Amino acid sequence: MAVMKFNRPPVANPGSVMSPCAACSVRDLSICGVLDETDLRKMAAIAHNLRFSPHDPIIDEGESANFLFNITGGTVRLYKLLPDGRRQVTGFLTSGDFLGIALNENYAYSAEAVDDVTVCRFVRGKLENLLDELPHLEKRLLGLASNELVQAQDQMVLLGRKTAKEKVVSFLLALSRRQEEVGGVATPVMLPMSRADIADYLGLTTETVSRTFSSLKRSQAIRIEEGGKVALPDFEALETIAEGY
Amino acid sequence: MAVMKFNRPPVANPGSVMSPCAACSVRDLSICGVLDETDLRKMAAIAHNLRFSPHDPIIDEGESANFLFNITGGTVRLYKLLPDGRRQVTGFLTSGDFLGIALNENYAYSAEAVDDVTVCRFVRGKLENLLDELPHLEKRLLGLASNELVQAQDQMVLLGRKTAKEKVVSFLLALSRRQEEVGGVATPVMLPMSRADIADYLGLTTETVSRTFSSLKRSQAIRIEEGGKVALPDFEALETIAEGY
DNA sequence: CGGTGCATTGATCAGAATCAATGATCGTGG
DNA sequence: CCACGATCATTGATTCTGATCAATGCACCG
Repeated sequence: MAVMKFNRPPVANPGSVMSPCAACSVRDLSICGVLDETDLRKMAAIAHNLRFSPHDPIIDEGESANFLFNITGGTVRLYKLLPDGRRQVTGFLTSGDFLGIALNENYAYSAEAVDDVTVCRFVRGKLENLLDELPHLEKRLLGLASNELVQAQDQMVLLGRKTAKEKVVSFLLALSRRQEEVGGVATPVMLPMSRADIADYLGLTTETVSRTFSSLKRSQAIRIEEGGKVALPDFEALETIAEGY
Repeated sequence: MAVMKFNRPPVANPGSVMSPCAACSVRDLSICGVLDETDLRKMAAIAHNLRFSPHDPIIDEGESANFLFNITGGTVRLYKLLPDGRRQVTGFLTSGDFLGIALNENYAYSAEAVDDVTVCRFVRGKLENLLDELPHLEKRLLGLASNELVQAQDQMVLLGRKTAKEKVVSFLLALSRRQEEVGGVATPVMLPMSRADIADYLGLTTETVSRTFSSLKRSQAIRIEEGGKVALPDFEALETIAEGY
């Protein structure tokens, strides 16, 4: 699995001075994809590998934003809370995603491990210095930010204007696309997060998410497989539902 | 007003070779704020000033993203449509805002003039070339993107988890803050956009927005002044409503 | 003065939330 | 190894917020 590959030392070349990142399985997905061996070593020099267990906090909204992260394995949930406890999950990050673009002086949201998570952690100031040295990297970051903004727009459409059914189907399709992007299959889709996480991501309640899954099963738009994986038998049909034709 | 100042030639120094941007009243608000006179001239060389009338399209979702814009006056609405016509307004841009960070090859959303709008338009390729030359500018853009992402997160909380009342009050407070940022007063707040625009921004209907305004008036949380401006008599109280304590 | 577009208000409806119970899954310890 | 408890998911009954349908009001402009 990705995590193991990432942590594996470069055994094929034991005496070499290769950067540990050279063996990183998610490198091409991550911001590191644009770096050559020289730059990778600079990056590696300021990176620390960490693991988190399910439900561990990774960053806390409002705290001084001292660290940035590259997710190398597992799933992370980002969320914000209202004072009375209402929660909005603003996104899920997986292998290759970068955590920490959206920040000012302090973190704008909290992040927790959904399952077993591995990350590369960077001290903010050090990464910023490196950015000055590596314009490639800065461009890549800008591109990432741009992509995230596009995704954020889509999520606004979902939250503001879609029905429960459209929301759930859109979510499943997005997961499927992401799974393909990181080199996996389009179906079945893995759901490492709970119904409550999904609900808080889609602006629904757990009950409504559950009912919607059941209804989609009944109409055979989806099938539940062992391990809670969700099979998507007809992408065309699902796209139609998701966009509300 | 901002628009006039912006279009005014540098009369104080008629024979000078100053960049027209030097007289731009929104320069410090915009991405140009980080540029010195030399760089400003380079920027000016690739900029075109344009005006748009209410309801004019500025960009269309899906079209090739050939231009980027700096808003120098007026208000712009950004939105996405679902196939059946449901609309989500994803943001309003005003003086100093930059239009075009969130794009891939094509525009991710449409933009229209709400009232009379003036912009600086850049050909994308030319601006990108300039970015390579001016690392300041690229950093600034990254900072902007970062801010926009933070705002997008807030909007997700609003859309996914706030009540109609909380949404409307949050919106009024955000407008008030923005008005202050660009050098105006915190109250009263101007509302150049229609109830339908507000509704589509907040994930509500015009009727609900209207009713919510009425209810806020009745409880004296807001006051309507001539010209449709909205006075906010007690920020503390409104903040409390907006965050749902 | 009349018409057009936008805002407000009212009556009713519906989709999702809430309240409540039951069922499934999993880890733990007897 | 099974039983128990805990956590999470599902399903059902009911409520409620905001949507929809419908009418009226208001302001601006020709």
